[in-house]
Amino acid sequence: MTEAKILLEERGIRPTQQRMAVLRYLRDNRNHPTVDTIYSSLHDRMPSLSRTTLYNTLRLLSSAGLALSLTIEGDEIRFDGDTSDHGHCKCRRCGGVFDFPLPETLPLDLPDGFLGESVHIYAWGTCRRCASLS
Amino acid sequence: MTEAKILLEERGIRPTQQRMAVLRYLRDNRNHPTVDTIYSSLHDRMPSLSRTTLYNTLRLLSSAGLALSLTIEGDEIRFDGDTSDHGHCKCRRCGGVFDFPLPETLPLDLPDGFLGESVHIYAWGTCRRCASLS
DNA sequence: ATTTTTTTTGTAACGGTTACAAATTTAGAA
DNA sequence: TTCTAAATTTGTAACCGTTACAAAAAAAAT
Ligand SMILES: [Mn+2]
Ligand SMILES: [Mn+2]
Ligand SMILES: [Zn+2]
Ligand SMILES: [Zn+2]
Repeated sequence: MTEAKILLEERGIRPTQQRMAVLRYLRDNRNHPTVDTIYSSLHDRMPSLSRTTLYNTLRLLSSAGLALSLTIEGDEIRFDGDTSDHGHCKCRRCGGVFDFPLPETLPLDLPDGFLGESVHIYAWGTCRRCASLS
Repeated sequence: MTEAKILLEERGIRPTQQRMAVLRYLRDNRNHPTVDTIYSSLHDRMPSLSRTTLYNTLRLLSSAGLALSLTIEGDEIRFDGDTSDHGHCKCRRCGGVFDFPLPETLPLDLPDGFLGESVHIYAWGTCRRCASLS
């Protein structure tokens, strides 16, 4: 019994081949892939996979709390199989997205009366590799 | 001499009627409008304004540092005439976007060697008005 | 006035996402 | 197993926000 299958069944989601493949991909690849990256990677092993199913599955996983959809920039959505609390930074040169830990308590001065539920933190800059290639 | 005109000229951008109107709108309305919100608002006073000009102008203002483009969620880009350092929170119920101040120094533990340049912080939750209407 | 450059405009194209109905798969009953 | 109903997947077409493009208009230079 695979981990992906268990996670899906725990949430009452039928563990179809497509859903297991997408979830397994997200949990094995922490590269914050786009839809097309996932599609290209899975297409080898699952040639019949359609983009519609991929979109539907990613939305399903997101709403089930099994994945995050990150909108760092408006023109691309990236997905993350790591749903724990963490920040993201994107390299302006190579486009890579990386994780970084957040402090236990982030002192945010939200507007008076605003009930905060979640926070996303995105940083931009230059990653180590690109900085060393300057 | 209007404020918008001065700001544009200071940056070597020709202060056309369209550019001044868009910049004035952004500086007078701190409601983080979408493209269509701006378009609808300006269309009364400037019926000939085209969407293409609006898109071009918003990109011009953003790259000139006179406006911010916020991608809080993937399906809509919002603009902000306040380019100072501040965070944003969005109400899940009414969709409103609000400002909040950021601490002087935010202790972010970026990946080793990553050179951070800017940070965007987005919070989700329920605004005061919507919470009081529960 | 004439020419040149810049900007704006309207239309068409583009690309990512979604809607939809048919085909397939799956689960359960007989 | 075989049949039936429900759920899922698939491929195509539509949708919609954005961008490309060329003509028109406006502004600046000569
Ligand atoms: Mn991540
Ligand atoms: Mn703001
Ligand atoms: Zn890089
Ligand atoms: Zn609200």
